[in-house]
Amino acid sequence: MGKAFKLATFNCNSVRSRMHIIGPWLSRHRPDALCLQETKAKTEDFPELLFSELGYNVACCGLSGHAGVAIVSPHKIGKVSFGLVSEPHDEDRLVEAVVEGVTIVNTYVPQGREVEDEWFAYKLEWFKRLGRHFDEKYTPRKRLAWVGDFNVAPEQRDVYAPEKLLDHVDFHPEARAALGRLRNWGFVDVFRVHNDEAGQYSYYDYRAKDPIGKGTGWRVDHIYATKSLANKSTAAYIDLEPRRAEKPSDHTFVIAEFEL
DNA sequence: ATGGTCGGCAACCGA
Repeated sequence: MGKAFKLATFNCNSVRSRMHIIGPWLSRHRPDALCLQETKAKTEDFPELLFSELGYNVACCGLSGHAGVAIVSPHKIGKVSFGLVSEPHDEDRLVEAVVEGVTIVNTYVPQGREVEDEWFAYKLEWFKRLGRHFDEKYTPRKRLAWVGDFNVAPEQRDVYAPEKLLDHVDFHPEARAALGRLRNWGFVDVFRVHNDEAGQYSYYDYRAKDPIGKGTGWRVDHIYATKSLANKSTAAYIDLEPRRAEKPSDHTFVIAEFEL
């Protein structure tokens, strides 16, 4: 029997306005690492004290009121670094660190706006540059977790209407192919090791009415792991609590458990 | 079929 390791990810859409969800959730679930995206707080404005009161250390980067990423952990957060190795670094979209011997890369992949928009090209390029980032820093044999808001639903069963969403930047064939190339670098979708069903979503648009009831969701938040780490996973699941909470969030928690 | 809601930040833009 190894050492239990619980890893979670949450696009919080402003960490400061989501502490009513994050605080109690950390106390109840006590993950070994929680990766946050869209913290929407400059580094100096991150509510680090609220996390330290819960016994959590913080590694975060925010450059403005948009994007922003963080890793929080009750353990030592080692070898912290921000941004892609190539320019533009986008330090507020990638934080990586080592926690309990596991290397964690937490990304908030650019959403891309519209397929015709130059930002969609930027998104595809971002995946390519992330591939080079992995090439330069790691090997697929390493115990590595890549987690976060990838802004891509990989498969048909990961969106509510695959036929009609092909032109959406989060389900466009080119976006899925870009993610697929990275998966082929050496990652396993840990959620799919433990769950086969369609309709397991990590994101529901604020603007839709009764999206959970209607099932109009997307699975765009992911926990990927190299084989050596994925082999040690014992469970993976989505926790819808943030979407059901008072003052809800549009994304949910995605959690994976390991026995290291 | 279009528009729907949030958060940051103080007018809209981005998701």
